[in-house]
Amino acid sequence: MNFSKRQIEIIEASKDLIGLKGIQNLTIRNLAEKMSFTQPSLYRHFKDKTAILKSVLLFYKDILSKGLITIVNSGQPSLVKIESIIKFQFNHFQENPAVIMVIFSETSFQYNSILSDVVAKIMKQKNKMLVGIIDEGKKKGEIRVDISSEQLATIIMGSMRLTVLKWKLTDFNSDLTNEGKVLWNTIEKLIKKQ
Amino acid sequence: MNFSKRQIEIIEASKDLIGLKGIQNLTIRNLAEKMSFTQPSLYRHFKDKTAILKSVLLFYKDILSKGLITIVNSGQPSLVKIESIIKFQFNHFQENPAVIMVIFSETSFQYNSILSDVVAKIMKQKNKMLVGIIDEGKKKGEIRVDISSEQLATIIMGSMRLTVLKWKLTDFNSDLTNEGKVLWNTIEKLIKKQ
DNA sequence: AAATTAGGTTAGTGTTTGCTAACTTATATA
DNA sequence: TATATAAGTTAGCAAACACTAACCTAATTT
Repeated sequence: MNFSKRQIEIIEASKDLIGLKGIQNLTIRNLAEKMSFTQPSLYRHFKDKTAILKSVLLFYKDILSKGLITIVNSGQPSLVKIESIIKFQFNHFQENPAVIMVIFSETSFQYNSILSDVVAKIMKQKNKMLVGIIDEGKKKGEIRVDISSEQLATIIMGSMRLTVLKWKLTDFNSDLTNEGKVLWNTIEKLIKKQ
Repeated sequence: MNFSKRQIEIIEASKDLIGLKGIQNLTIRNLAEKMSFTQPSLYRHFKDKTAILKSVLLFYKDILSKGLITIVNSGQPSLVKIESIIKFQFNHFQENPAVIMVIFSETSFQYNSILSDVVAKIMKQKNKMLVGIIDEGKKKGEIRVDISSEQLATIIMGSMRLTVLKWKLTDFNSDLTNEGKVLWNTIEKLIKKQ
């Protein structure tokens, strides 16, 4: 997870290629072209193509994780934490649409066990974090207790993902930040203790 | 949308290939091999590879649509309709896991405008149907009216999709039918009018 | 000063990709 | 009965794929 400057350049170029035309646009040829050097040079920095893709996933997972951990440790009420998570993620996507192509690529990695393992890990980690926040919120009396935390996490993550997917399917034309606000209004009404 | 027997065989073989190793496993070579004839034969039945993929999408969309339309026109209470939709879809996926690989492939079609159009259409159609049911449920006093139907549809579809995705990421090992029951319990609590 | 290393290059490998031309043959139609 | 037509075949195309060997050169280390 310690990348050289060159490796980070390659990771960012990879992200841009994926963001432009999806995962199948990430080829050694395209990548070398984008980096303005020849294909064999890439193999000075990464073992093979799978290593590049894995690094792309881990790199952007790490950026998101850092933001999320800050929120988790913020000491705010649980409902505020969840609101912050939605806003933080949607802002991040709005500013950097290519990243969501990487995120959604997870559904296409079944053929490569190295990558699908990474993806499954990322999702589990996020889920665990969210369940933790919800549990906390239940204890503090902020969140309804008649539905399991796992199910509430599924509702929240699922609706977030679908909102982002819809935004992607409209070619990123709608205002995702605003969609996030609307979604938060909905989620708050659904999960807060009356 | 009128497919010959041979075309349907090819569509089903395509589904199996995608179900086995994802969309990138659908190659002309693999398909011809699976069909036990030579590659050029495929071009007697479909113009090109895109036409095959498009047909796969439309074919399974059609099967799902027919089931859903029956539910929509059933005259049952709206909440029962939504419950039936979840059960019907999850049952269908449980019995035919390969189909969900096709469904989730939608996120990988950005590079091909023909296919991404098909996918966007399918999603819009499902969304419209669900919003219709929710509107109806509101009028009949079954469903809470303090949240827009669009938002409720996002919650329902999003959590369904994520539940299926999680099932896929555990290599189809959990009991999706049961997950569907649990999810319905959650959704009912969340959306029904008190 | 000599040797190693990092990071480029050119040239090329074998494989896979989607697809086509040209030929054959059995069946259905005129 | 003659003739289309549908649906298969063999052979092969150009392009793209990931990747490697061998070489060069500038900077760093010994």
